[in-house]
Amino acid sequence: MFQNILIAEDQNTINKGVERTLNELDIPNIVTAQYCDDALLKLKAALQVNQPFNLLITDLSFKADHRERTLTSGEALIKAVKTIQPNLKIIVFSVEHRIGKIKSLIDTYDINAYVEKGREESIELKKAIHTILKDEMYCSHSIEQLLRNVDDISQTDQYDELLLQLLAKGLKREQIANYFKEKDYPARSLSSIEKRINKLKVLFDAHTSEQLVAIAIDRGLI
Amino acid sequence: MFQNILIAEDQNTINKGVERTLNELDIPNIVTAQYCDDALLKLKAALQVNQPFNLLITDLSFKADHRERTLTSGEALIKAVKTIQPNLKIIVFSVEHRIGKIKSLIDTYDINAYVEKGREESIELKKAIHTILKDEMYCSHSIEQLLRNVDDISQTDQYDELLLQLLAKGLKREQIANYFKEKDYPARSLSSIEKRINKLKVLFDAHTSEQLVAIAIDRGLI
DNA sequence: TATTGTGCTATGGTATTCCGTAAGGAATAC
DNA sequence: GTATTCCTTACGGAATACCATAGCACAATA
Repeated sequence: MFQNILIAEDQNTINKGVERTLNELDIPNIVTAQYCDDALLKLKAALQVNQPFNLLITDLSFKADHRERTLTSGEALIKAVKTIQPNLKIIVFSVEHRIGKIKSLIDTYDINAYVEKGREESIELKKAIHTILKDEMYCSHSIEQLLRNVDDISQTDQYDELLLQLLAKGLKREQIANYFKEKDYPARSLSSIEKRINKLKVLFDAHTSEQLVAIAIDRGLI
Repeated sequence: MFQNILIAEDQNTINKGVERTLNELDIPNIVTAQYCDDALLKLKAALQVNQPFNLLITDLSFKADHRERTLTSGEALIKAVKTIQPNLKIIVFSVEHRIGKIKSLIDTYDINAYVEKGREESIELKKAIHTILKDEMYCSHSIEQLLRNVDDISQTDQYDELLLQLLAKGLKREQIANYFKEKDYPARSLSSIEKRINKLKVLFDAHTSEQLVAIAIDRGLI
């Protein structure tokens, strides 16, 4: 079983709750951090005294407050962690359900588990820990299903993604075409932009461009 | 001090955390419920055996899952509670920061405290309880400030919200008008729908309806 | 009663989006 | 070398959205 676990989570109450869950697993050393920057400091300090943490459980979103922050998100924290302690096991514990974001976390940072916050989260957290101990990847049931039919997402290339972002930012078709022309991107004519949007609507089964934007946001493409 | 407290909150870990916080206040009887329907049942049962709860701490949003639900939100629960135990003290404990929603909760249901989930939530929860004991209203500091200049917010009513939802669901202007006609809602003509959308675009500073939807999602209106 | 204001609706013109068609060019296949 | 396919672009008509204006009903006010 893991000996030293760090929890990075801004919500005070959740920290207490996760601690209690971990207590049930007889983890001797549980440390919490309410800011990503603090979490990184604690990881570094533990490394220096040669008592590194074995597991990081981190949220993705951390509220801003009066304090100045360098790392503002769980993703930034994970990225930083990978440079100082690449083999640290990581469980992401978040409400995030946009499958695109989750998939990119898994692909980019090779995280060891994704647990979606919800009714059965304590049980899932325990399952995740047991699964990681066997060097396997764990994913919440609800997320697992979504991950299976995520393939269609890769069909949207970076230009499509940019296009969706520009749509969400309030640019009209012609303005988008001009933007693409300025940047010298391919398929920059108004006609092509229209075709792209149409292709995306078919792909995402959207009736209107408003819905297209909504779906893109929901899937974490924006 | 309160003797019997009921916590309605779907997130398992938060339940444990709140329990721990309440333990620090030496509350003898703490009960939790992960569904609004269960919460109401427990309140009723406690009333019947003449050992009513003195305080309800409830979240606002409860995730849907396989289970059939009658009460689907904290607001619905509060409404139901008011009919069976009107003088029960209520603390709303939520991430909700849309000041319009919060103000309407305070105005409509006369809740006793609103604690915003965040870094200092445990401390605020304790403060809220102590304040309520003195028969005063408590509100998180961050919310208090917002409440002062709330006048401009209530401009988006429930119909505007529905309209935005329908837009995000892919309905065209005319379809939305027809929907409003079916439901016998006010301002149901195509012209009025257009005017509403335009008003919202001005209000949210959106250039296109695509951006309007994106902003609405971003602000949690959908 | 007359007046003003407000909310809803209808109408029409303009702009934009939507969608099908087709032409041209580049890469690939035959 | 020619045919085929794919991608890009242009164009035009239809549908929809956008926007300004005006009429109407109703309520509040003088």
